[in-house]
Amino acid sequence: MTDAEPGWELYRSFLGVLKEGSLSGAARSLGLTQPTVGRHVEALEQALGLSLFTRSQLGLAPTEAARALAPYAETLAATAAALLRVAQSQGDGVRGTVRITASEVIGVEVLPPILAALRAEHPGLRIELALTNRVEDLLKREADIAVRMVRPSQDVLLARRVGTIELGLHAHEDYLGRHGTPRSFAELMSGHAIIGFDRETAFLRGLRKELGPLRRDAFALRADSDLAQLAAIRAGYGIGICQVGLARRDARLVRVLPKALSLPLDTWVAMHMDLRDSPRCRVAFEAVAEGLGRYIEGQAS
Amino acid sequence: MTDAEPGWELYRSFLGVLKEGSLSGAARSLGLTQPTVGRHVEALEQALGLSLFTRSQLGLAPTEAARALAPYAETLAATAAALLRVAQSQGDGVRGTVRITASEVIGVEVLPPILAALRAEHPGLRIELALTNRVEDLLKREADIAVRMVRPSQDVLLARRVGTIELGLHAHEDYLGRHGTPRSFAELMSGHAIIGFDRETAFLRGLRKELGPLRRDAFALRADSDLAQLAAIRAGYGIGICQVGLARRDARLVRVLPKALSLPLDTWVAMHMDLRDSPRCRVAFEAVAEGLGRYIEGQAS
DNA sequence: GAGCGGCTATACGGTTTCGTATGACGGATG
DNA sequence: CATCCGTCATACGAAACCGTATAGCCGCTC
Repeated sequence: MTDAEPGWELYRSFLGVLKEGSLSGAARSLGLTQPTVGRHVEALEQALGLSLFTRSQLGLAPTEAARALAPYAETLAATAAALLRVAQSQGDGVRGTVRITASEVIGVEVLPPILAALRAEHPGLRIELALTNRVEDLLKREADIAVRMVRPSQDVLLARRVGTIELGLHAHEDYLGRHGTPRSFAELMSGHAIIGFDRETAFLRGLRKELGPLRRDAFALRADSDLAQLAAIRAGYGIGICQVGLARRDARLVRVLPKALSLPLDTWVAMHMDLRDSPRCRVAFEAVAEGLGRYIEGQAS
Repeated sequence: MTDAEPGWELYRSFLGVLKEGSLSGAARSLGLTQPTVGRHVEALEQALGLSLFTRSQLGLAPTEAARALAPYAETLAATAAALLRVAQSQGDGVRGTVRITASEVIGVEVLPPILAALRAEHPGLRIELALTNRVEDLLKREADIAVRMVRPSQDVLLARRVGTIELGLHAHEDYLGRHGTPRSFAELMSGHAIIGFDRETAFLRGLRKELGPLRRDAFALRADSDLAQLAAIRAGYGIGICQVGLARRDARLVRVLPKALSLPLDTWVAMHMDLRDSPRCRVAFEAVAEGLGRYIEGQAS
């Protein structure tokens, strides 16, 4: 076990290997070469006195120790990226990059016009969209601004409630024309093509009671992607769950059994307190919050 | 503005210069040489497209941009240090380094026997004590365990209330023998040597009402160090504020005007949730919490 | 089973980076 | 005013680092 602190560069290679699963892959993504990355990992292992990967011809598998260190290395990467964003935004005016995280549906269906207007007003602004249902950690600086469906509990976060997004069952009128409109939950469950999820996520587990009999084996189309589910509804595949506000935009999409299934989701926009005085983040926060507010108002009408 | 992401190594040098105020000083603390650190700073400035320091013969002064980037660089350093602690603790049993932050008084007067017993039970354990009144950020991994006088509000923190530490006015019996024991606040304020703070900290501002007329210009000895104040009380310099439990240990220390001034401070031990499953942190957390609990019980008797 | 594409490991030459040595400059001290 | 100690800047040789090239191994495919 060498006492010398390993160079911080080594963590980049470590993280690359962790993500890619091979020295060669990491080298490609890092813009290095395979021998270099191999040397880095070797040096890191020696500096830490640990075995980080089990070598094999088809790649490197992380050891338990490597998995324990992974979150810290990820924090390093996220912090370095955040530092770069701050550096780019130095200077007068609203400029630099803002990294926004949101769900796929919000990011694809709702945010684009909001961000387009924002960008038009501030040409110096660049947006990074991280679309994932995984809650990226604002504390870890994985994003500057987050759109969330749960109330942010960290009090170092600046959070604003923008309203309630309602989820409901919808179908295309073509589908309903062919198969009829179910008038009860029982009708829905028998003889209708239900669009639902594939794997059960933590979010869905929380809604298990509300969803009732809408379990995995009842679905005629299973897709984890909310976007795919939405597209299936629009294509007339069957009946599925989507945001009421989105369905309203297409007159041919009809809400089904509104009283039987209604999932109101409180929606929040959050930002780290430290970014309060950052022009780029303040402006983006306001734009996103206001834009989402308008979207939600439109849904209610 | 070069687009290439700067090497993470550069941030170490950047941080070193920021802390030391000069290339030479940073080089000394980093185990490098002055030209190397200079090159690093230069490279970082070019990569970021920013001017980070204003050069002069007596050192480098950080620019506004550098100050904006500083907290991120500090997070990088704290995370790298935390990663090393985790790496060292890999393997079976309770081993590795635990970094504990506490106030100076707690760290000097209360923690040592607790930590000694802990260490005796777990020889593989090493302790890092960060004694500061500044609340080191557990979220930023600046420490593994924190002893605090305020309720931790972050819900990613595992916090346990260990009781209430009481602060009161105390003096050495020698002093009281010479100057008499004040029987009222008015007597205390006129003709007594009061030991107090020098600069007003955020903590003290919060206590302004409780402290009443105990303002800066009323003090016959001003010291920001709580340890120095305690030492002055013990030396018979005058009357000052210290923990009741500490004064109890020395029979010659007498509490003064207990009804006029009593500051009960809720005391907490906190740890990041992620460290819950870390043997070294679990053990240290329990030991510190239990040890502080015993100390507080003794104070109450 | 031969061939192909993926991976790791190793050897070698070039480039980058580092450290040493030195010069120049400014403030504090006598 | 001269001296000394601190700082940064620059030049040069050495050491460390990286990339290229190659060998070896495995799994998949035709």
